[in-house]
Amino acid sequence: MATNKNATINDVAAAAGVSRATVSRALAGYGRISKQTVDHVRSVADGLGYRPNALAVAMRAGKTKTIGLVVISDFTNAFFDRATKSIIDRAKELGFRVLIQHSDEDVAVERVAVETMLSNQVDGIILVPASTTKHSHLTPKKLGGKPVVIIDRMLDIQRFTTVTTGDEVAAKEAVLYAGERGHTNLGFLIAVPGIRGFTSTQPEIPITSVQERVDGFELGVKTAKAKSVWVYSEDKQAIAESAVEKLLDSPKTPTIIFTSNNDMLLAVLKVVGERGLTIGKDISVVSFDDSPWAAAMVPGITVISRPVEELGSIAVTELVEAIEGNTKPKEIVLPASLVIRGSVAKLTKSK
Amino acid sequence: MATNKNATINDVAAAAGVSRATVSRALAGYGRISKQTVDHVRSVADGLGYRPNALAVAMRAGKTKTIGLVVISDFTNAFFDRATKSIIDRAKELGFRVLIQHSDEDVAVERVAVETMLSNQVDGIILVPASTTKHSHLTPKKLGGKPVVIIDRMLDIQRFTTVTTGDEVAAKEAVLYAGERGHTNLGFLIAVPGIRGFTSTQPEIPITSVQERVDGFELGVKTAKAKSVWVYSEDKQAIAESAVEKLLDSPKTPTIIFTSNNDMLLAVLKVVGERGLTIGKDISVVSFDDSPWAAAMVPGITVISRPVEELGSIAVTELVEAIEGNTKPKEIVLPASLVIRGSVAKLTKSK
DNA sequence: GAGAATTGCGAGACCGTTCTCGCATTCCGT
DNA sequence: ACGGAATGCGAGAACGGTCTCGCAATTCTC
Repeated sequence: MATNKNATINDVAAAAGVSRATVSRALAGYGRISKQTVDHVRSVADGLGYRPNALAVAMRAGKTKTIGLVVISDFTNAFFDRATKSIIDRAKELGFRVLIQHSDEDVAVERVAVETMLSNQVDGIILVPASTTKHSHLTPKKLGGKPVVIIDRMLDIQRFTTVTTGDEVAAKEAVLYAGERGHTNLGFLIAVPGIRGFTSTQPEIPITSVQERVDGFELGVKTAKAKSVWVYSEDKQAIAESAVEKLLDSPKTPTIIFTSNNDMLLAVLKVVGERGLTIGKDISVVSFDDSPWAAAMVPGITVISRPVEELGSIAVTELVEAIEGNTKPKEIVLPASLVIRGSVAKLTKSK
Repeated sequence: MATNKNATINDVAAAAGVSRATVSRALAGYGRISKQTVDHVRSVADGLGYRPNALAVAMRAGKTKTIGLVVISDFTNAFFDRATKSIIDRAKELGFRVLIQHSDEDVAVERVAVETMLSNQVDGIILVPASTTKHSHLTPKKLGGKPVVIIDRMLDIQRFTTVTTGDEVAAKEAVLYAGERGHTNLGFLIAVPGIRGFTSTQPEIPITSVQERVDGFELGVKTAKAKSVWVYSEDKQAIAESAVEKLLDSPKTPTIIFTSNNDMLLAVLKVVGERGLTIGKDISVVSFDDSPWAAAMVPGITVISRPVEELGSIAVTELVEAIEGNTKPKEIVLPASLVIRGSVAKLTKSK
């Protein structure tokens, strides 16, 4: 059983009794060529099951019709799985393939991921940067002029088009909503990449999107003149759970907990459930990022929903535009919105 | 601002004052070459930021170090996101990249996805087939001798290595466990791709893994001598919810509902919650496939957990083995296991 | 019916690598 | 000091396409 190779253009040319150039013309439909030849070559090619070698085409053309996606974290994250899917789908619509790598929130990994993509000659890169400040691997020279679109967060330079969501406004809105429902003791559980354990003093936040959420929450607290307790946690289930314990055991127990992402929400769900508290009654919760689970639970979790699919789709569109013509960097901010379900109790009197 | 291209081997050769062959030798470290030349070329290459064009390398070598992954459905599915991640990670370990396409459970889409991968010269393909019987695009000829590993389900031919999980055994085990806890009226909610709406008479099931689950459930019912109600549903949230309603409203109301996947579980959660029933008390539930959410809820959902990461990892390992040496097809079956949490009530007397 | 215009197709360069082959040059032994 | 072996490196082919150029044959024009 020999490993039969696929037919090449030479095989087709030989079988059809014409030159390679003629096969190319016939199949691509350009240049001067007679209709009969086209038909003949087409049928021969079909017979041989000929498909052009995309590598050879790409090499000749100097473009691969492939975009690289470097994403932190994995698909188990409710945000990135949706973003990834929308990016792949939109890319497909525009005739592009997608090469995916994870950086695991590590700049060093991100760096080699980007280099791998470049050596694979991707036409452009969509990147969720692991760090706001460390981007020495993203100089125009290293990128060989290939365009990059940054999503979800921002860098401290404005060389690239960025697509983010307006988390600050939405975070504030969520806090105000809680205020309207009578909550005055607010708890916040913020996941901060890079830290170990958890702390109640605000650590350095390496990611603009998280910073925005914190800012928005703080703004809301100030506007509503509420009291607040904060815990900043490592992004690990067990640690987040301890962080929730701490939040619940703090002197002025919050009646509501805001979380900065779904993983934190999970920790809240677990601890709160184990303590026999009922969401939306004994304790309230609002989380960033929607998910099918948050919607299916009863009561449904009130979330700050970001237009993730739109974000991914726009990122691809912008990137392809940059690939095909020269465009200048823009900053696109998509609105996030509060999806009200049943996880925020209406408090009648003061507690 | 000119679009500066990346340095090629010719640039390095020119800058170093040697031939391309020497650069290649110096960088790859083979053949006869003096140590000084190696050092010199290396430093010149570094200075220019030279990275070999992976396309050219692949073309020359006849292999791309890339594997194609064709997966049905999207990442929002709790199984496929985990599988995808483990596949990417294992591939990276073995020095392979991954190209991803979705088939959306559609054979026609799967066909073009496979063709795209082949024209991109992937070294092998991991495939979740949309259909058990329709695989005319997977003949050795069309594949050009490239190896394929089938995961999650099986085909009706044994030409490929398959990696699946022992769902039948685990499904039966789950039913027996429910029997031990006193459940005698069992409800089953099975997602069947390709059907419209829902039905209580068993439709044709196009996927072996789902068939296995049904078989296992049935075996359990028979062994436990329990009564059972079945609903087969389209894989859509709204429809699944109606299916759950029907299940709950059937004459002999089940005390427990088994679902064939996470999406169905979501529908159960929603409807049951809206009716004010408490999981693990008023109604019990067991679902296929574990997820962080199922674990974090209180009570935790008892699930039939499949070793998804292992499955993905093994699939890659097998594929790479097939790529590098010739191996013959095997059938690998990984055990699924019941993870007992709190969603199955212990019934004391008969109801 | 002769020159011009048009048509159809093949030859060959090129994209960026790797790798075989062969040619100088140096090294060694006697 | 001379022949053979070893060493270092360059020339050039090959991978599978695309595309420009030019040549021959056909058609057009008056």
